[in-house]
Parts: sequence; C-alpha cells; structure tokens
Amino acid sequence: MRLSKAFMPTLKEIPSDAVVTSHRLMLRAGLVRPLLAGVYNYLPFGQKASLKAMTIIREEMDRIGGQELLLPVLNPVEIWQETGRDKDMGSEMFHLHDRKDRELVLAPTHEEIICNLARNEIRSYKELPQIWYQIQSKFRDEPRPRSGELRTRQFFMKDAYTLTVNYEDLDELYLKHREAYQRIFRRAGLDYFIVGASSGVMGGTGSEEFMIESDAGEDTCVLCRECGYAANQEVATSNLKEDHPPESPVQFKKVPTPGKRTVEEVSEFLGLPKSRFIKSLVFMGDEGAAMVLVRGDDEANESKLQPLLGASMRPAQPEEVLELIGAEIGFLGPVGLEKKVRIIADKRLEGLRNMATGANENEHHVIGVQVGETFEPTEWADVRMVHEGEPCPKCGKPLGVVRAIELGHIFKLGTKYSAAMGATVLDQNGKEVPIVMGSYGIGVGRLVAAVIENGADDDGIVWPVSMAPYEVVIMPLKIKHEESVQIADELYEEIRTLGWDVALDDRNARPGVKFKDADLMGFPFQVIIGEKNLAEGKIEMKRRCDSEKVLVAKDEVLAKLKQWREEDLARTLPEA
RNA sequence: CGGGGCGUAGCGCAGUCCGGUAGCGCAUCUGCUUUGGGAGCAGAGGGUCGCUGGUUCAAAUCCAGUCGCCCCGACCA
Repeated sequence: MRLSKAFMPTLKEIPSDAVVTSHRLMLRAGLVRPLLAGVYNYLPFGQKASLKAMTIIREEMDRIGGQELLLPVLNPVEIWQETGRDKDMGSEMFHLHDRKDRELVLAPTHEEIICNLARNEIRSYKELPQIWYQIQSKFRDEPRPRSGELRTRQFFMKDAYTLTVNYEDLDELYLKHREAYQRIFRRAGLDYFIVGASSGVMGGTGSEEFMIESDAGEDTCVLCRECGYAANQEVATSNLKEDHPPESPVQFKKVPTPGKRTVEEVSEFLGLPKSRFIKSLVFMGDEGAAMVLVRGDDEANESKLQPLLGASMRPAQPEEVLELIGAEIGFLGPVGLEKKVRIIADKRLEGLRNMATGANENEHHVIGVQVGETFEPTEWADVRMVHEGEPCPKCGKPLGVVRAIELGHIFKLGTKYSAAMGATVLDQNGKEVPIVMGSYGIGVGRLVAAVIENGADDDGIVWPVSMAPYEVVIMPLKIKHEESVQIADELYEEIRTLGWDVALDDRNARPGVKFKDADLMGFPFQVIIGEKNLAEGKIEMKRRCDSEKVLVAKDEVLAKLKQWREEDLARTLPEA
C-alpha cells in the first residue's frame, strides 16, 4: 500500500466524546468513523484489521471441522415467536415491515434460523454431528451503546452452532470450541482468561466466557490468583464463614424507626451493625412476587435470581409492594409473610441469631429475629454478590475482582430451541429425539478493540504482527531525495513478493508527520530511510512494541525484519 | 427509561451569564522556502450557530418544544 494513495484520515487531536482508549485510537488512527449512536463505518485500515481477526477465526474454526455458511439477517418474526424469544429479547431486536406490511426482524443471533434449517434438512443421527458457523453483521438495539467498538448496535460476529444427537457429543464439540477459542485469542496476542458465566436469555445448561482484563470492560469478574478459580461476578461464589460469635437470644420486639428506611439509617438509629440486618427485596417474576433476603452488609445478585424467578424478573414497583405487603419499601421483612409470599433467603443467613429487619408496618422494624425460628424461608439459595477479598470457594485464599471485556461466549444449549421448534432426528433405536445444540460467539469488532486496548501506549496502537493491518512501513523521510526513494521502492517490492502486508509512506510530508502517524497506526516494524544514515550506507529500523532501534546495512534489512517477525509471531503462537 | 453534560467551519474550542456585523488554533487550497519527531512566510476558500416556534427594532445569546451525541445508572450475546 502506498500511503500517498491511502484513505487514512488520522487525527492529531483527540475527538472530544471518545473516552475509552480503544475508541480514541480507532478514531485517531483512521480505522473507524461514527455514523450514528453505536454504528460505525469501518475505513480501510479498520477493515484490514477486522479481516486479520476473521482470518484467524476462520482458520481455527475450519481446523475443528467447522463449515462456514451464511444466514440471512432479515428474518420473519414468526420464527422468533416459535421459541418466544421475540418477547425475551424485547426491544433489543430491531423490527421492521416490508411493503406488504409483513413484520420482519433483524437477527440479533441465529439459533432459531439454524434450528429451522436443521428441522427441514436433517433427518437422521447419521447426519450428525454438524458444526456450522458464519461471520456476519448482527443487529441489537442496545439500550445504551457505549465505549466505541466495545458495545455497538451493528457488529460483526462469528457465531457457530453445533448439532449433535446426544449430550456426550455436545460435550466433545463444546470442548473443541473451547480449545479453538483459546487458540484464536492467543493468536490475537491476548492474555485471556475463561470464566463460568450466566447463560442469560440464551438459556441452556452451562456457559463460559472468554475475557481479558481491562478497565474499559463492562463485566466484573472474580478471580483467584492462587488456584485459578475464575467466574463472572454474575455467578461467582465464595466461601464466607459466619463471623458472629454465639450469644444468648434477644427478645423479639417491634421498635419504632420513624423515617429510617435504609439499612444504613436503621443500623445507626438502633446502634446495631449492618451485618445484623436482614435486607428484604421484592421482585416480580414469572410466577408472581417473591421476597429476597440477604444480610444487611450484602448485596443481592440479580443474575443469580434470574434462574429462580424466570425471564420476566424485575424489581417490584413501590405501589406493587404496598399492595402486596401493606408497608412501604424500607420497612419490609420476612416475619409473618411465610404463607403470603415466596421467600428466597441467601444461604449466608442460615441460623443467624438476633437479627433486625422490617416489621411490614410503616415506620417500624423488628429486632430479636432468629432465622429459622421467628420465620422460615420458602427456600435457601446463594443469591449474594461476591466481593474483593472474600475467600475463594476452591482454595480459601482471598479473591480478586477485576473489570473485563467479554470477547467470546460458549453455550451448551441442550434442546431448548430444538424442542420448541420441532427439530428432531431419529436415533439409533429409531426413536425421534430433539437435536442437542450448542452455540458459540466471538465479537469481531470487540476483538479488534480489545487488541488495541491491550497493547496501546501514549503514542498510539501497538499491533501484534498477527493483527496488524500492515506489518511493516517503509519510510523514506525526504521524498525529494532520489536515493532514499529508490531504496524505499526496492525494499517495498522485495517485501511485497514475500507476501507480507507492507506499506510505503511515499507521502510528501515532513519526517515528524510520518513518525507520528507510524507510531499512532501501530505498524509493528518501521524501516526509516534518512539521507544522513544512507550516506554511511545505513538504514534505521524501529520495532514498535519495545521501541528497539537498530542501524543496519541495506542488505541486512530483510534478515532483521524476518527475525523480528518470527519473534513477534512466536509470542502469539498457540500451544500445540 | 432515570440522572448529568454537550450541539458554533472538516477537527478542537471561545463567544451565550449581560441580545447589536461570526471568532481563534489546527486542517484545506495557491505560491515560495523547508525535510530526523505533527514546519515557516504570504495569500485564499469554508459556518442556515442542531431543528422548530416564540419574545424583541434586533437572537448563536432570552423562553418553549424537539432532535442528535456523550457520560453515569438501569438494562444487556
């Protein structure tokens, strides 16, 4: 690529509304431009980086036997009604109407379409297993697009689906995807980790996410540096022991607490530690209301509640609470409600003595509550949020909490979709069984952004060779100096014949401009051809990742480039 | 959807409080000089001040509405 002809609108100044590093750099380096909230133009250099990511993904998917196909983005809404996901997705799905006023949607994912294809075409277990994948635009009307490429409304995604006749085969293909993903992220140069995750609206029997640690991330993960336990905070657990010494029971009693609603306020008012409170939260779910109890110094984890309360779960409105219980939020408690409402108590409350909680009467609380005696919850569950420093559930060492970017998510779906849509095959016994499915996604734009986020410095992007739009830039510093230009041209042609992606900065620009752009755009290797060095038969080379600079003779440039390239690729080599 | 901020030239901003001829830097175009870390001089082009309505002799500026963008939260493969 001759940069004098390239469309590469780099920015000297930082765009004012870009906050996260990757977004700023993608704008400044001329990779993307916004069109509307959460929708971006990919300019040539951005597209080239995406293509590098897609190539890695394709190679690794093909390696495990994946077959690439392409499914339509435009879907009839009816197919989504079959599984009820048109409702589950709600306004996250884009809806539109065709000229005959038929309702269509833009696909946010493709389980239904895959299922439809399978039920039409697959009859026998002998045609299974199948691994199908595609790389293509997804549309999701996010409530709040943000952080540049990290959360958009239209984005490229590699989504893969496995079809098997039983769960053993699913487990095997799931593991294959897990390994393929490890290779993909390794090859992109990312220091990823894998966490157990919540399946959310996808459903199914288990899922794991591929994360990289980053302050720009939207997920929070709990990690044990000691034994390697890792989980999304949505599902993380810890091994907290009860920390209250045994003591003799306090008399159960109702006490006035005028105007004191929060645990904070009441605890100060009554002179009891927050850990002595039972926090009572009311949620609405698929089967009506439920009261959720956690200790006063704990937080309820709504992701853990979702499986218990169903897809429609949401916090109850103040009016709903008042109608249900007869008291306002702030004065709620489980005592006396056992017959009236489902009570889900966090396991940490089990057996606690002398607790305080709301009296279900405005301006009053009760003290001397003995859990299991004064009231008995409907069920026990782990519904609390795990925090930094709590003991690891596996080894007991203190847990760490980090922000992370989710790059990939793999799901064991089971038969949720195939059963709902009648996608069945005949098994070895001639019995009709629903196809067992798995689904596996990687956000391509997010992957590119994560690589930038991961490797940037004050001067700009630092691409690994594997992801760089161009691996080398040749920079004749003075375009009017014929010898510089001639040598630059020769090197450029020579490197091109190797099949490398090489750029020639033949712009008639001052050296400073070329240096700044080269650093900003993150070419892994710079070949700097200046008049003075050339007079001594030397050419300067700079490696972007560690700023190593060397002066070499002209005929040594290629050897040095090869060496650097090998070293760089070795860093991103997946384990065998 | 709740809270906050911002819309003035391609980009970054001032001007708005206190109404009175549309500004600055960078970028762009022309010419000359310059060429190892975002050049210098001289000249030039470019703006319905997001949009609609209102107040006023007069609105970028005041009032009302509306649209868009960003941030925090809610939500979320």
